[in-house]
Amino acid sequence: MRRAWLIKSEPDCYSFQDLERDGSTGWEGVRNYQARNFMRDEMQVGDKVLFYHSSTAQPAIVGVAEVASEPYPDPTQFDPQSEYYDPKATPAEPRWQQVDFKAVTPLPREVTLAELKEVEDLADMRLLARGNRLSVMPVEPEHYARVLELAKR
DNA sequence: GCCAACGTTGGC
DNA sequence: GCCAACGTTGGC
Repeated sequence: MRRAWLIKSEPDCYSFQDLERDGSTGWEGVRNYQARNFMRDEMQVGDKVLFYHSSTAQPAIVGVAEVASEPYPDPTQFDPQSEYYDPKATPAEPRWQQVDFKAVTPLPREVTLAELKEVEDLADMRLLARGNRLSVMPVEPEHYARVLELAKR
């Protein structure tokens, strides 16, 4: 299996339930170069994506999504009314790229951050790395499989 | 609300 | 190109 991904979202802002309701959505507003590069350079349509709820009482992986588009310029960078407006970006030279994600399935059971930290097989999962703040990151295939396994119980 | 960790900015 | 200051993320 190909490399998978993990994306973070604050459920108050945009939850996995919101993604299920919408079917798919453009992942706009990413303003970190590393995260952008993953979307722009490495994601492929069909890649599986773990959907993580952050900044909540029980941070947890809650669902599976999928990359649903090629990368394209994030429209909010050109919009002066948007909180994500970037005055240095122009349509001729866009700075920020995004992809669409579509909902695949909620996990049978949420897997909390606390629980992930207890699993030896996941010790070097990027999500758990010290001080990690990336909102878009790769997930090793074996880690992806292990998370789905945990979600069954 | 606190604060550690990290990314970005800008002066030099 | 260095690095201090600042802003942001995100768990707790």
